Amino acid sequence: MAMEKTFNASEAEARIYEMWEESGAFKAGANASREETFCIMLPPPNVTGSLHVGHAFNHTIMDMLTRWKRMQGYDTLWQPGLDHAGIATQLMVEKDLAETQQPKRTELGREKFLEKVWEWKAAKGGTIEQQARRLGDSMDWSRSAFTMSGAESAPEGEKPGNFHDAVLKVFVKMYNDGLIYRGKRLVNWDPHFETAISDLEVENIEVDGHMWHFKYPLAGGETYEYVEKDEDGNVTLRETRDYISIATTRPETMLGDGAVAVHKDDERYAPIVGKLCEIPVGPKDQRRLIPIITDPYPDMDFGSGAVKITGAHDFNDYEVAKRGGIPMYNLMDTKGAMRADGKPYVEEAATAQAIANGEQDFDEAMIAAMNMVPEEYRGLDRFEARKRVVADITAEGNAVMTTQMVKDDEGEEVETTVPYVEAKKIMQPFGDRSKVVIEPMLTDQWFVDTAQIVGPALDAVKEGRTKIMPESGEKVYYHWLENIEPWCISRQLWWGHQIPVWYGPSKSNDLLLSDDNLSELNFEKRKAFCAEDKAAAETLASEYYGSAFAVSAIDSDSFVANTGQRKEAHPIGVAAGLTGDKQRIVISRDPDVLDTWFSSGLWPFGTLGWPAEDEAMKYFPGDVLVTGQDILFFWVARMMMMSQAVLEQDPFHTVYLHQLVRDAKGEKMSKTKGNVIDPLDMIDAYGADALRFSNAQMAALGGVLKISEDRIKGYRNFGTKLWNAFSFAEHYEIAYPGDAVRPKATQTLNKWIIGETGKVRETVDAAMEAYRFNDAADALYAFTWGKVCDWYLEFSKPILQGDDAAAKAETEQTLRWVLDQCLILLHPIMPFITEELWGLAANRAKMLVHADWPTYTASELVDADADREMNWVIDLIDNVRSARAQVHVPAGAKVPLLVSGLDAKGQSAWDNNHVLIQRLARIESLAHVDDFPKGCVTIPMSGGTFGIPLADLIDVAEEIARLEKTMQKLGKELGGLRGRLNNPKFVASAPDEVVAEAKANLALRENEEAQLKAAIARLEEIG
RNA sequence: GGGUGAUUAGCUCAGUUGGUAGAGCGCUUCCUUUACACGGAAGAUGUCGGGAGUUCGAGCCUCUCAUCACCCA
Repeated sequence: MAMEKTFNASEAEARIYEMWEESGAFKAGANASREETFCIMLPPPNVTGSLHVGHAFNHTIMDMLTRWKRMQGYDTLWQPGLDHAGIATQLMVEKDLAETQQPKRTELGREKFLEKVWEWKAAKGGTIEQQARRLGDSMDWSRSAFTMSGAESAPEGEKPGNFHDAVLKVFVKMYNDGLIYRGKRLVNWDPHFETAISDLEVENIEVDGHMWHFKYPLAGGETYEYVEKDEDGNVTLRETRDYISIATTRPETMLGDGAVAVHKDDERYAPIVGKLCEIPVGPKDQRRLIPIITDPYPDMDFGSGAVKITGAHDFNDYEVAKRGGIPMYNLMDTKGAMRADGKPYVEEAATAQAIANGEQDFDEAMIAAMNMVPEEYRGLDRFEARKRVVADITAEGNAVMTTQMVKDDEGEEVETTVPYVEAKKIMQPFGDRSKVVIEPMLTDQWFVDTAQIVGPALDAVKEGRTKIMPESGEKVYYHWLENIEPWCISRQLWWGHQIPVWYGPSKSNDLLLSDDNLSELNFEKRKAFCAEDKAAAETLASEYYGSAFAVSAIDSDSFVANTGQRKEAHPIGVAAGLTGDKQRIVISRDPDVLDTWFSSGLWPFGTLGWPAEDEAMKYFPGDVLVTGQDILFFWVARMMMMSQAVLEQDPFHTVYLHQLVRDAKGEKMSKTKGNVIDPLDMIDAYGADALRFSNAQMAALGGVLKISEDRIKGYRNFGTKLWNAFSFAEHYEIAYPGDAVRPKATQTLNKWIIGETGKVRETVDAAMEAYRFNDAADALYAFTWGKVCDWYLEFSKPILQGDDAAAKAETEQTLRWVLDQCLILLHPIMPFITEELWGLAANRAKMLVHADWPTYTASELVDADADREMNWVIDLIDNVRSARAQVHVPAGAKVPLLVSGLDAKGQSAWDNNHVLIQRLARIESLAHVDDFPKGCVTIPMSGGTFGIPLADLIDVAEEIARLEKTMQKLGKELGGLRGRLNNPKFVASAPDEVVAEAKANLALRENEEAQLKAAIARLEEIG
């Protein structure tokens, strides 16, 4: 059957992929011939995800590595899987419910909603795994993992798995080891999803904002001399003030102020430090007074230098408030509206005043319960409240005023006073999923005490156990880990791993309870029981309360309350006994789920069956992690911390980081810009191999990744070139004896290409080992196209068409072998077309995907004489062609060639290869002459000078110009060489081989120069 | 404001311990020659962002300035 004209990618790729998958070619351990394992964990895409160029890029890298190692006989696993992606998935399903007019999440309730999520996952999740197959990914699909597998909510029929076990086991272990705790801290709160989110899920975006300036009047109408000075100490302003001026971008938070802070060195405010001032908002009769304190935080040169401290709604203020013991009043509910719960404002304000005056003790819980929002603002959205607060303060005359020129009714410019409001760019935090403004909120959350587990993860990199590539990633890694914050791991969502903690009442002493000392139970203060399941939690609780009571653990569904406070776990309590006559203590489960990244942090071993004993654990620790540098902190650092915390091992020895994939102009791809390149479109148009080759080629370490359709197209052409090399073989009816064997070559030509193959194999392996995939791709491109196709195939033609049967047989065998090597070496990058071409031969021992990767070396295969000779031949052909073109010899015309002073080596090179030279340079004959005739094109070569007599054809002036141009180039080079060699310091200080090389080079160039000079002289005689 | 990286041919980018610059695409000219026009042959284009320093020698090392990008505040 004759080969098609080109490779039909769309037809062949599907067929070949199916062949691989059905034969189990990608299964863990397939083709293994040695003990060593090689394992890559796929960064699990979101279950909601679809394949984009970033995936296409890093999948190419991972697949190249995996296929390469598999061909080398390693026990290989590329582990696939999906991430349940808490927020993203919950959002997607909620949207879906809305679009299909189904009840909302909150109407469904937790259990029903989770059923919907699983249904959605079964129907629509994981399309990315199908798309990945189109790229040719050689993952072991039979092992595909899911970060929620084995969860209580998973329905029947869901693929089995035990990732949930791993998550719970790790949580309980870390809890018991004191690495996880619950506490009230300021966290990033997403008012849309009504959940805490991590620092990393917040995007800070610069937006247009305003800076308002307000007067906080001093208590009791007190006054002070306010003095401003310039840099030289000259007084620029002096006035008597009865207020302190405060600048803020968030006036609505004034209601929760606990203090005003100034810098201790700020002389302007020194007279009033320690006094009280009034928050100028809220009912006039209950204005709260707050202290003026000093703190290092305020910047004297920014705004007025005085800062209001709202500990519950700003991260900087939070630190100040903690330092100063300032109460932090939470003003907002979970939706970001002003709180509407609690006691009337009059009462709350009175309590707050007592606290500010130091007349009343307070604790965290008490402050949390207080609602400092006056009735007129309660229930308002935070942005509406802002407008109202600004309007109210301004109306009352407490806005700082400034002058401005405006046009009056007659169009005259007049000066008028207006409130001082600066229009200003401010950095505002947005939720990366919800796109709403994030509110710092003081809530109870679970945290991993990262400071305790960060050490081994830092050491892994510092001590070189884990290498980050490119190296610049290491600095970034250190910087982040050395300044790591506690990791908030609880999320107020439903889709995720529910926190395995149950709460019950605490006891006021250590004694076990008996049924008559129930009063020892404190329902206000909760006792947490952390266990892997309900039964274990009950056991823990029984041990705590004593055998006089039965304990029953329940799930708690939504935790109502619009208090602005984190929803409380309830109910807890004592119920009439159902079993015998014992009373029951009810403990209920924490409703929150874990941050998605908590479970993905366990990916390196959770996918391998852990905590069960599983043979697959032999693949842990894995080898290389390939991922975008944007998730270095999100995920990579956490895997490293968690692997150490749980298994005391590093999860991998190398981290390969790459940048975001951009469009050809280097811009981020976005739907709004319309510059999104869909990798599947590229595959449809040019085939997966072309896309993969393009990916490999742009994979320079640390490089910017710009994907360009032209480039992909170019590599499609490369595939066609390779294809045509095989149709060349078919055309010459070269037999294909199954796996080609390397011949013991006698022909210079064959020796040469075999040596070149040895060189490229070494280059490719070295590049792959160094993760320099672009070098591997470039080397293979240059070899296949530039050496094999451009020269070897052309050179082989005369032999293949000739009469020397032995030479012909040897060349055929060499050609087959060389082409096979191209297929093997290119296979990790271009798996489809190479497998297809491999299949042209019957009687293959194995599919190409399992073919043996070669180990021959350049030193084994390179024949120095053959190498020199063929390069001389190529050089001569190049020179003749170039000369011909420049003096306009018709391309088809055959010309005679003259040579003068040819040495023995040159003669032998000519004799061995004249057929090739004559064919490729279109030479009719060679004649030895002592002197070139007039009107002759000169070609200087090492070992002799060649000439083409063109008496009538030649344009003397043009030929002189050509030679002089060559002379110029040569002159530049000679100048450099002579300059260096004449410099005694160079000869003295440069390494010997560099000097020797320069000398040899100089001799060569001088020889050329002499030939050229002679040629020009001859021409000038005619001219 | 802090950090990281970039600045090399018209475009997109390589350039591994410092030894005198490369690829692909594009462009110009020629060629439909029995593997391939998704091809072949030939060719042009670079004070390697500016400046200074170290060195016999700098695209590469050091300092500085400029512009851009990304990450973190």
